[in-house]
Amino acid sequence: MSPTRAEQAEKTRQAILDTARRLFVEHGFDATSLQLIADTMGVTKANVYYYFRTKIEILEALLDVSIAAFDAMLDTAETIRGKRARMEYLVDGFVDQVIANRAIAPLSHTDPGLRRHDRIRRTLDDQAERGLHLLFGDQPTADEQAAYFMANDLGPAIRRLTHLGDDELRETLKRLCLRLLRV
Amino acid sequence: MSPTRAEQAEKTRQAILDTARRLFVEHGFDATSLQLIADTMGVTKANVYYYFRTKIEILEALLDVSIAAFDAMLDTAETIRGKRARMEYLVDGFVDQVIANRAIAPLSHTDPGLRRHDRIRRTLDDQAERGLHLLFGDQPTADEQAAYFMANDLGPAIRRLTHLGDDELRETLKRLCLRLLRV
DNA sequence: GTCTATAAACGGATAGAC
DNA sequence: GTCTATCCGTTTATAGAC
Repeated sequence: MSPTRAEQAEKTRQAILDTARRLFVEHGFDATSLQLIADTMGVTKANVYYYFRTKIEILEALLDVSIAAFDAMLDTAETIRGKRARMEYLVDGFVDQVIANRAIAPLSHTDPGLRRHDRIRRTLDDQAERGLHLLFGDQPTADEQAAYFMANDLGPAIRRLTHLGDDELRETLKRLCLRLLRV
Repeated sequence: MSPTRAEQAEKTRQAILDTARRLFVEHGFDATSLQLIADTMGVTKANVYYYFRTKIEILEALLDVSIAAFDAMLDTAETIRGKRARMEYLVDGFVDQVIANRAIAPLSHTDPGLRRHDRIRRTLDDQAERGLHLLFGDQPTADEQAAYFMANDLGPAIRRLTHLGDDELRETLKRLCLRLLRV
């Protein structure tokens, strides 16, 4: 039987998100037009606009999941007292979340298109700042800052390791982060 | 006395490069229109086109310097036999070159706008590949690849350490790279 | 819910006057 | 060497029919 309108809506909405995510990662945010998204999934631009009022709204919907996951993780990390244990928890949680959102992970932070939108930029920056202080306290050294902000953006590594399965990638990234952060 | 035409030309050409570099770094390549470059430096778009036939040409002119420097460094590194000595030479040379081109460094690799242009993408990828093999041989492990490609894109660290002087930044980045690459 | 049609602005790029 | 004016394709976004 044919789907109800509500089912059809959910299906189309999800298709937009999936297509947009793939194209954002492949071409970058700025170079992905709504026309390209619509063409790729075989609908019209106007139909995309029925679900999202702007291009940014699509991006925000895509990022919301991983942003929420990261936030929850930071909340838990805050309750851990030992410095070493806290770092291990943060690295584990961070990398787990990256793997869980592997489809969108190659995009984050890196793309200049993201940083031009106040709400997104602020959210990402605030989260990063919070993680930095949880790891290294109120006055992190330059070395600590450098290490942290590199680890915070694993995109370059992920993009080059597409041939690895989730488990192998996870362990590789965890070792990478720990090596980087043990300053 | 007023400048000759040749002097004026050189001055304008340089102003275009300086302005474009600043804007590419700040807004990304895609989001920097020729109109914006022209407006920022107080000339018309047509005048910019008198010096560069396309937007890409401006970018290529900006990258040429650091690409050549990196290439020369790889040539020298190739003559070094000891594995450890070679890595130290590569890290030193790489970071020195990043500092020397600090104004453009926050842009590199990261920007999706760069990677859409075959010539630039191939050049950057070939160089990266060459450095990888010089460091880790023909069959680098996943850990080695991950570490290398992270170190190859120091943009995230540089963007956050603008308050450091050249010398302090250089030493911080060298420590960062060595920690990362000693897999 | 999806479409056609179109508006309004902006993009890269060129012609021709001064 | 720099400008004005313009072309043409593409972009985001909306109105209205089905």
